[in-house]
Amino acid sequence: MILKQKYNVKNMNSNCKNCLTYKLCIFFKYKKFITILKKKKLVHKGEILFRAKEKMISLYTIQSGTIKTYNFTKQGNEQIIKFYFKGDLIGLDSIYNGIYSNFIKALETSTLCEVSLSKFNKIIFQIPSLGYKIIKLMSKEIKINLYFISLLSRKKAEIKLATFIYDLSKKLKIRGYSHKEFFLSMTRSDIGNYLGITVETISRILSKLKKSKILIIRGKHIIIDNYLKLINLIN
Amino acid sequence: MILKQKYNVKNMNSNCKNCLTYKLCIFFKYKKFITILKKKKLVHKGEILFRAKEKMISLYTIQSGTIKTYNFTKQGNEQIIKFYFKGDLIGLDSIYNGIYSNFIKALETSTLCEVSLSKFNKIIFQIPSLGYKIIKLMSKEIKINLYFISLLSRKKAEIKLATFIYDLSKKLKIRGYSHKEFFLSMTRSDIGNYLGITVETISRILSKLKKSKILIIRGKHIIIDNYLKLINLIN
DNA sequence: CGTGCAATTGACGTGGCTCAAGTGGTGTGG
DNA sequence: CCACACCACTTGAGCCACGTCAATTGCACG
Repeated sequence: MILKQKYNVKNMNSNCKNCLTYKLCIFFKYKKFITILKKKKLVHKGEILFRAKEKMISLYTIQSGTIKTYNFTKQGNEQIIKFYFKGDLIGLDSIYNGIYSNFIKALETSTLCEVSLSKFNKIIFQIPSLGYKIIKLMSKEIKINLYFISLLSRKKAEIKLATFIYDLSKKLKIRGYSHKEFFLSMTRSDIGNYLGITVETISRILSKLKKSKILIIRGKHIIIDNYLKLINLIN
Repeated sequence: MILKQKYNVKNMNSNCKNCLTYKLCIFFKYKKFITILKKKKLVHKGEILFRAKEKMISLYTIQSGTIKTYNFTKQGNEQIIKFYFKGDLIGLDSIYNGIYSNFIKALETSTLCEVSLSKFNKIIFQIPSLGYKIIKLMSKEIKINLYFISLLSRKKAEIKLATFIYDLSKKLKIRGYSHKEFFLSMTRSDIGNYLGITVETISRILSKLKKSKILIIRGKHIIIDNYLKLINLIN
């Protein structure tokens, strides 16, 4: 995501004090917990971290980069489940049975913090306030998912795509990036797959948003030129 | 849901031993917790329990009946978020901020168990194993929501509706009802709204499934006549 | 600088939406 | 208990947004 960053592997250690993402990290306040965080993991673009049905060893928080999860339909078509960005926790949907539900792949070079599931499961019993924090986090996750469900059942492709861009913009802002200018880390095909729209339609709608001066688009580089118009479109 | 039941208000008390739904109840094992369960609440068809943006006082588990949550789009159209059945916990998406995200309405006469949110928040700190159980429950909820998201972004209306019916059938089975024969507690309009399909299309697809002898339909009474064909259709 | 995938654009077909008319089922009041 | 009203549901006709197929262009990476 965003203006290409340099990934300095040497700086990667388990010392959360040096972590650029600590503000987004749910675990940061819990010193006891921090000790169970493993060294950061570097994954390259296109690398598959895990496959569906594999045993889940760890939860991961994203320190930088973008990750997607996906699965395959019975016809063998890829079906994207969700995109994850800096600060997001991957694996919440697998805690209950300890098995990855989906394939997990890096969309760009990314760094992750590893949280051993078995240790996580133990520490929940030792630090109730952390458990409560996780419950709140998951509650918010559920709300966001329900909101997304209601987006998908709205009909117009244009609204879905505009909302996707708007939501992405909000996410980036929270993460300290510009919300008006950013790089898409996923392909248009990925976006379409995620939203249930074909690539061609995605492309056509983007051209339309360009023509109507809502967006300035150059490949994966997006500038939201008219934020108000974008918001009005969604509503 | 299912063959019309008689609701005996006299039998409603907080003694979980008499509860017909105890097998589905996450709290049942926790005696300390059971003491904070309030008396059961009876809600009538069409009754609105809570409105979006209201302060959340309690979580609710459904002892019988069906509940829907919904909200309004900026154009003032109702947008259904989710249906809840016997055993489901309502309000998971609101724990994090204590505010109802959506409107909550009974689709038929239903009985609920009330779980005070403030007491819930306290007891989580006292019983870590309950906290963990909630985490697992929420994890599964997240997985189910993600699965539903991937359903909605698949394109064919027929597949969406068939999957809806199949999922409902599975749910009913888990809850001890027949999975081959049941009553829909929601209108076709509700189903369409939920799946992002118009009523007319829902109606047409149902007629088609009837003609192809997969379903036997008489109003809200559904019989799955050919389970295999239904499953094949979905895949 | 070439290879291969990503993205765009056009032409065309169709699934599902819209509009409209009619049927059925249920609850209410006379 | 019937008559009426009201809403849920069904079915048909026509249209349009979006999918499909195909041809090009653009862009990143070795």
